[in-house]
Amino acid sequence: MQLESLSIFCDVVRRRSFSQAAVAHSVSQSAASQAVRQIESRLGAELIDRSTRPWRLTSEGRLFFEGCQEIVERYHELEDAVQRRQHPSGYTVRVASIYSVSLHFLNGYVDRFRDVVPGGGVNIDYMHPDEVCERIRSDQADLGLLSFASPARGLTVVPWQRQTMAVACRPGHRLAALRREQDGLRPQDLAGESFVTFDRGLPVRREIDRFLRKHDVDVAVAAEFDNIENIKQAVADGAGIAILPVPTLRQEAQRHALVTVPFRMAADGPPLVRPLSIVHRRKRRLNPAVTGFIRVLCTENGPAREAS
Amino acid sequence: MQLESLSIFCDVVRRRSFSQAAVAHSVSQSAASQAVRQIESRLGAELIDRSTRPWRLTSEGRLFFEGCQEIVERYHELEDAVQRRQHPSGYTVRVASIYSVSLHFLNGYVDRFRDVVPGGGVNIDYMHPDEVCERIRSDQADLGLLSFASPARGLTVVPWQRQTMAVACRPGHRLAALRREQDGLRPQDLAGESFVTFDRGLPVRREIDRFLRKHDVDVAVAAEFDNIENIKQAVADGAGIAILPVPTLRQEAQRHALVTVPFRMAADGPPLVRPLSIVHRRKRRLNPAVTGFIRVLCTENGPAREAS
DNA sequence: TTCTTATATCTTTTTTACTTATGCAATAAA
DNA sequence: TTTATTGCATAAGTAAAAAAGATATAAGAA
Repeated sequence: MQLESLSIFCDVVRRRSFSQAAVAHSVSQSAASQAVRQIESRLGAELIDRSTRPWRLTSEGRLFFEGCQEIVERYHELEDAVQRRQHPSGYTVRVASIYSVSLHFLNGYVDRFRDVVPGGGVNIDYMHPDEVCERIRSDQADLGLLSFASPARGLTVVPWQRQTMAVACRPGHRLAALRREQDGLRPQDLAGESFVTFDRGLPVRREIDRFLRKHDVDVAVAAEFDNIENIKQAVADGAGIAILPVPTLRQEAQRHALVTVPFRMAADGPPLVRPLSIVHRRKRRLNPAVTGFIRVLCTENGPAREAS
Repeated sequence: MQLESLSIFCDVVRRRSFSQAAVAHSVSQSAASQAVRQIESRLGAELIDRSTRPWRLTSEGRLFFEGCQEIVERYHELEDAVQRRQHPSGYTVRVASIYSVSLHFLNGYVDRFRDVVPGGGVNIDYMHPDEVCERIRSDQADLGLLSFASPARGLTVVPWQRQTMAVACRPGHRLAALRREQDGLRPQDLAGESFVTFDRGLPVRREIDRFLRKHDVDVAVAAEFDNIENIKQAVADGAGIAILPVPTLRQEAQRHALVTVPFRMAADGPPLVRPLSIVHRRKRRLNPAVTGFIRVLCTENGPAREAS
């Protein structure tokens, strides 16, 4: 019998819903249904009477639920106890991040984490996206921060933030004026502009190209880089304009090195966003400190957090 | 995390042996080794230090073992509690058996079972081997009694008895005289005899044929049947001799309808035996009464029990 | 040394679990 | 009534995991 199935059953009972429990365990509704069915078949007893709407626990179901809850809880406590024995003096969460998630952006989270998890520490290393995955896989890092993460073998992907993207240009640029207009600029305004963008092959590049194509906009690609810093530098040097995630432009916008011009929030298709995700090893007990850090990261009122 | 894996881990610790724990859980040694490794990998902690001989529990291992034991035990109690709630007034074990496991043979077990499990009952139905499997699969029976059971999809096979086989012939037959000789008869003594045997395709027939071939003995097959009763009748009617499990000849031997002539217990190869097995549905919680009956069946001093 | 016992590891096969798509029944709305 | 909608079940296909079987290795016994 799978402990995860027992946990799902408990959640189904608590929430009075298969679908909600499925979401909570990040599996499909079908999987939740099958998990409970499997328990019932193994037990040879009906736990949930589905013949009535809404369904009800049978008396066996109630009995089993009570016991299950405690067993699942005890097991998690046991795992935590083993973790604590391994790292008696607290634990430093090893985070591997892509370059463009700025340290400043994370500092607020780190501070809050230190408040929440006593004895916890965070160590952040910046590197290439591929290396982030590699570090997670090889257990050299506990957590990875990635953009456009695709569900990869052995990795769990937790959606984290959706950074809206905007046009970046030099202060003197003709598009800079559009910043004042309350509606922001339309994709069509970019037509024919000299454009600095990401390397072909990067997911973010594909996303930008798809966006431009959808709005029938042609730009003149002047330069391609594999990281945001180089693109910003090129734009500041007058090589053209770029489309970049807003939070990554904060510093340059503050010292007026670059101007951020948002797109108009219109009904003409979804806005351009860069999804950031937290990834960690799958099927693996996470250190309590690590889960703590994830919880802090996913808490709503983080710094510069944008609603999805 | 699989509860069965936790249980295996506990058993490994208790028995201080992967192999023995594997046998106890009727899985391969490899599976036991992998189960423990899997726990360790999910936990991210080494539970067993294998660098020393004999291996030792790590301190995390000891902690985890203590907790695991209790969790596994609690879960089993919980399952039992659900079972008891379903069948508050005891339970009748439904046994599906092949014809040749005589009722007389089972009665002793049934009586002992009633002593051991209060409120327990046993219901035995006799049928064709294929139907035994079918009844188990379709949950019309809790236990099946089979000979030459092969590991089949969805069924667990528990070895039960090994019935030695002997030659059966009419009292006047020339081989009947050999019964007096203390050594019993040799396979070669059967050469050229008129032989009544099982249908081709039955495992027991293949076993007998292999035995005769190994000893270079040719017999003249006079008749073939798909069940023991017909064979005994044919032998009694003078159709020839047969090789049958000794316990199935008890009645006929008592009233001198047939004579049982054992093979000599020699070093020329293993004796001919008919393995009887208990089968039940796999991956399924067995009713406490059912496990009780299995325990009784497998208790050493059963009636007419032969050592393996 | 050579056996035997005990565990690990590699490979192949079997089993399992999950997802997507669809179906179906009960409620809610038109 | 008919028509949506919601909530769960079921089927089929697929990907991942587990198990067995075979082989390797290591330690202790004969």
